Amino acid sequence: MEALNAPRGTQDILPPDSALWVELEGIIRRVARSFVYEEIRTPLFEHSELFQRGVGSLTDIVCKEMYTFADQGGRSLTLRPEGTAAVARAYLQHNMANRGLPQKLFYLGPMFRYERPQAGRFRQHHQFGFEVLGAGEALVDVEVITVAIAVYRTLGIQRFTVLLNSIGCRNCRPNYLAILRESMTPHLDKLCSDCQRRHAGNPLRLLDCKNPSCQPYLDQAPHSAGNLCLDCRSHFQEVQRLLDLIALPFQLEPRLVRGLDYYTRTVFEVTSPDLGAQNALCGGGRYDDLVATLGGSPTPGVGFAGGLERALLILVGRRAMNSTPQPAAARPDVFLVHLGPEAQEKALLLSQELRQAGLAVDQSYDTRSLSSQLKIANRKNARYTVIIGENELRRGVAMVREMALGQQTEVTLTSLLAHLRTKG
RNA sequence: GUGGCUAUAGCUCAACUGGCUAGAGCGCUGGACUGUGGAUCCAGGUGUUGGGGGUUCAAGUCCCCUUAGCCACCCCA
Repeated sequence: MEALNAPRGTQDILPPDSALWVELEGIIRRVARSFVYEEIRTPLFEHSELFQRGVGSLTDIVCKEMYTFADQGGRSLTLRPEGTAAVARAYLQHNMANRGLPQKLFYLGPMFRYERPQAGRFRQHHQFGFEVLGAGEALVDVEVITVAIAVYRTLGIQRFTVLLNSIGCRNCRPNYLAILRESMTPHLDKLCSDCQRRHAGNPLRLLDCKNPSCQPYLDQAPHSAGNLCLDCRSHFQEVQRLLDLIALPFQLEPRLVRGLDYYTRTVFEVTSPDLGAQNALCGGGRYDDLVATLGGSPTPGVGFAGGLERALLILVGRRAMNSTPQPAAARPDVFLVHLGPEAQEKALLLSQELRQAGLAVDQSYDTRSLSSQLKIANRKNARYTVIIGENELRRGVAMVREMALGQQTEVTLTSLLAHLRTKG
């Protein structure tokens, strides 16, 4: 029988690393609270159609990276590759607009994409995301970007760049796409095969091409931000003005288009030079047509999602450099050592009582020698070891050993809790 | 989906151009210490050398296939 490993592109998060994840998740929740976003949890799988309609059936994510399967009832389901479509779906399904607008929501959890694993890229990875539904103001775009930055600043990540662009709306984009397509038509035979395909189907993605031989032509391509309608232009200008107002540096990136079809107007990414080839810490933008695409009434939306693994990659790298210690493993306040069957029973009763009082209590489970039980207490880094032997039991006392000092005192069982408490 | 590099004990790594029973440190378990941890000493490894096939008198070492990891393309978080 061959041993089974975790599937390709997935990973086990073991202690003590799991403590780091809890810490990171805590920071995200704290930022959410400070900006007053509420948590939403949606299923890990959805009807495949949600992503086809929401994310776009021509996108790489949908057409070649989804984990899609038929369930026993013949439904086509897909492990969620991203979070925004499901949030929009839930917003619509539960008429969340009735709670008042805008709805400010955040989520945290695993996403699934069938991709070749690489530095900072996995088949199951974890994202946190913030979404605002029902508000179209530029102020909200700026708040969402600020939330992302707040998370990274709280984590102590200093080196990052905010990339910003606007890709227009349903009114002005068709016009821009026509201009873009036309500008590239003379060079079509010199562009790569991907670009030729994009030229026909999804010209916006032309700007995303990294093929060196295409760059000379794409560099001359007209910019979306230069071909916006009046409303989109003033929205984009307002976003930039407000970012300047709060002194948040950003870089205009005319070639930033993002790989999901639901975006309109503002798109942004935060990248880090400390990441490697997959350098996006988070990405997002406005999606004013998404809810309508899913069958709801027109509802503006804006949000972003960031990768937990990538944030962690920078965090652990930085901590290694500063030789910051790993978060301490779960540490018992009290470790109970017992000698003999009666002492074992007393230890069981005592552990209940001490835990009831809020102490972290661990104990030995077998009847090994005092020496080896103390070794366990030591390895677990217990603050106090409470030793109950038959002698102590007869006299109604226990030995309380303060491990760091190697000192122990005799305490009556009735005053044990009070004694441990005064020691803090 | 494409390419490059890699795979030896739980971890980090040895093993001359193919050659004896594949070793070391750390960790882990037990003991010395039958009621006192950390230090010290001693003992403890059936590792399918990732898996499969091939070449050879002989393969951890060479060849092929495969799986996985890392890195890059692509795309993104």
